[in-house]
Amino acid sequence: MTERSYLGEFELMILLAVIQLGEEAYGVPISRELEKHRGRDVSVGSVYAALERLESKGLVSSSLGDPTPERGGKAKRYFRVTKAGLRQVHETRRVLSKLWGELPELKGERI
Amino acid sequence: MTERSYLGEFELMILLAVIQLGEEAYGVPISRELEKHRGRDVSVGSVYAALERLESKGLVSSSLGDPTPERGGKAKRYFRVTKAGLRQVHETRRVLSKLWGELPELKGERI
DNA sequence: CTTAATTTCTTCTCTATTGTTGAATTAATG
DNA sequence: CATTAATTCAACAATAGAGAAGAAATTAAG
Repeated sequence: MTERSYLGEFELMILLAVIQLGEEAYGVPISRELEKHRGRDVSVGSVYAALERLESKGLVSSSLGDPTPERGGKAKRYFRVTKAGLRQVHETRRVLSKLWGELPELKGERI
Repeated sequence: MTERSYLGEFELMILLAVIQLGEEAYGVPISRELEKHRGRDVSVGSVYAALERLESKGLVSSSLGDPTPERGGKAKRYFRVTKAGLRQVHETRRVLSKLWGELPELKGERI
């Protein structure tokens, strides 16, 4: 299949969540962040699956952190957005902006 | 699958194209409109498939027009966005707006 | 005329990618 | 060893996409 020129909504949300969380961007907080925005449960499994895909497409990278000194403190896998990922975010914004901007019915509202 | 609270990118683009095209919203112009925004080919097949999904979700409705007196003037199937569809578009915009608005790195840029 | 080619538009079929859930696994601490 | 925080896995459902086939109308050839 041809390469997409934009991000799907779910992947876009994940990229934005990773950017926003900065140093604390790992699986669990990322899915919490998504839940906050979507107003319903987001299973961690789906988040990890999407992160895998994003990593294989070079839009995020990951590294294992040290275990934290708390019970159940398994090492976390931290994610960060790559340059290519950031480019994609901007490109997606550009496309959506253009689409919305051209709609007479919706003019005046700014995203 | 659980009902999504947002639109996929492709379906969103189609809804916006349908709104924009108004009285001329049928398969072929819709896919042309998408091509314009995405800058590459969009197969009509995928557009119809998405329109089917949108209709079964009640976000668009369709009706058969009369054949036009021109070569190949087969009856067209016109689409229009339903109230629910319009609600979805607004909801999607709201969510994306919120996501982008909260990003420090991207502030200052307006979509 | 009537049959074939052409045009426009819709439908079908098949494949790939994305999204989801729920359970299983791993690795740490008490 | 029980508990907890985290990640990974496996199976599946929905969405996205390409391309070929089908249908209905007009135009043109004989």
